Amino acid sequence: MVRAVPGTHGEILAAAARQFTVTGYRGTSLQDIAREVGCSKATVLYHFANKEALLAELMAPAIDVLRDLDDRLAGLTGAAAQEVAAQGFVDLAVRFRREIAVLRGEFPELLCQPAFAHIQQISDRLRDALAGHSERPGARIAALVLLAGISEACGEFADITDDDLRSALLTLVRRAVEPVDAPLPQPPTTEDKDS
Amino acid sequence: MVRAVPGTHGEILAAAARQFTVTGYRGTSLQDIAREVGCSKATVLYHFANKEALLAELMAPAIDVLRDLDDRLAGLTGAAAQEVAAQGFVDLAVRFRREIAVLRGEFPELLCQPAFAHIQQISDRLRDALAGHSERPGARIAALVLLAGISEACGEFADITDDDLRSALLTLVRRAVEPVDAPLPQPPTTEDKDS
DNA sequence: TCAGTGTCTGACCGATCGGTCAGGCATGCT
DNA sequence: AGCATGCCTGACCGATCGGTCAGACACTGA
Repeated sequence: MVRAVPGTHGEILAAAARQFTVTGYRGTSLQDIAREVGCSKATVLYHFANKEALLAELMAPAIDVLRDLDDRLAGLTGAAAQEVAAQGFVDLAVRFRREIAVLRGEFPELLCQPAFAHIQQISDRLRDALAGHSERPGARIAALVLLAGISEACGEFADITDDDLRSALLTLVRRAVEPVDAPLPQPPTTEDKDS
Repeated sequence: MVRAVPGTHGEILAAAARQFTVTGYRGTSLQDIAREVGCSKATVLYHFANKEALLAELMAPAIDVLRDLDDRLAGLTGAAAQEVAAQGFVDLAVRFRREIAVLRGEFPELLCQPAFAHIQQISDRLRDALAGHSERPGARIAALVLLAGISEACGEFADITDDDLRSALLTLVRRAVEPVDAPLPQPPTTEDKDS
């Protein structure tokens, strides 16, 4: 969420979040943001070094959580990795659905920016985990479709509560993911998903 | 330097398709396209009324198939609609994966253009059909995630054949879609694309 | 030979973009 | 009073965008 900071800095951030979710990052000009806040474009650039810095500050909380999920996935394999990836990503997507909607479709271009240097690798690892680290095309395809689809879609259900959306998405992922047929190399430390 | 080739129109179209898939519609300038073709920007605008017309001609075949699918869905309900929607959309997504990749993320903005006026309604009906015309949030969410995810992802599997991608996606959709509890009113009499 | 036609181009246009800069204004400290 | 600091602004910049236009060039049929 956009932190509710009083003052111009927070107002700019909030306005940018609103505009970005409607017209996208590229489709929103600094002029647009300034107009909504009621200040000049120069004021926006006084509070933020440039447009990219504005986006980076907006996305920082979501990126932190994504990095945390990546850490938790390290070393996990098979069904355990699948379950952690599913729960972690669904939770992240629901909590930060507005922030994710900002990136709608502009992910590839935005990933080139320095502030988002490692996101691509993290999301690749996330996709691999969701596929149970399987090389089967079906597993890879399902994982990518789910990640992309959830990212794309979760911003469109503003009328659904976080809890409802989370449980619906988690149900969907568990049903859609290709099960890992290979037995777990190590017993899962967390609770099994069907016991 | 200037090649009086009668195929310039097609060359421009092909170059535009390549550029759009790499950098998107908005991210590709007429200058970029002209440079790849080896002509001037004015030549591009001699063959196409404007940038939008270029995109429209590029997308026309895919849109025709989408419209055809929409016609076939008219009147169908429940599981029959689900199955036709699933097969039809997966087939469309695979066959036109390059064209769909062009729209990557720019769908909302592009839908505002006159050439794509009815696409939004068609895709809404497609989503409803895939949800089995159910009002349950879970069904609506699953349908949207699948449609968005397939659209987003199908362009990224250039190394997978059409047949393999199609069967993998169809398996995924059938597994992921919420089943309609109402019995089939009729066995699916799916007559495929008529020639 | 010449007018007509289709193809193509450089020069140019207004609009908009992200970003810079010098300076105005209020406030508060010394 | 004098000065520093933080916040804000209008004016401006170079770059790039989609699009226009008059005219150059090659080819054609009469």
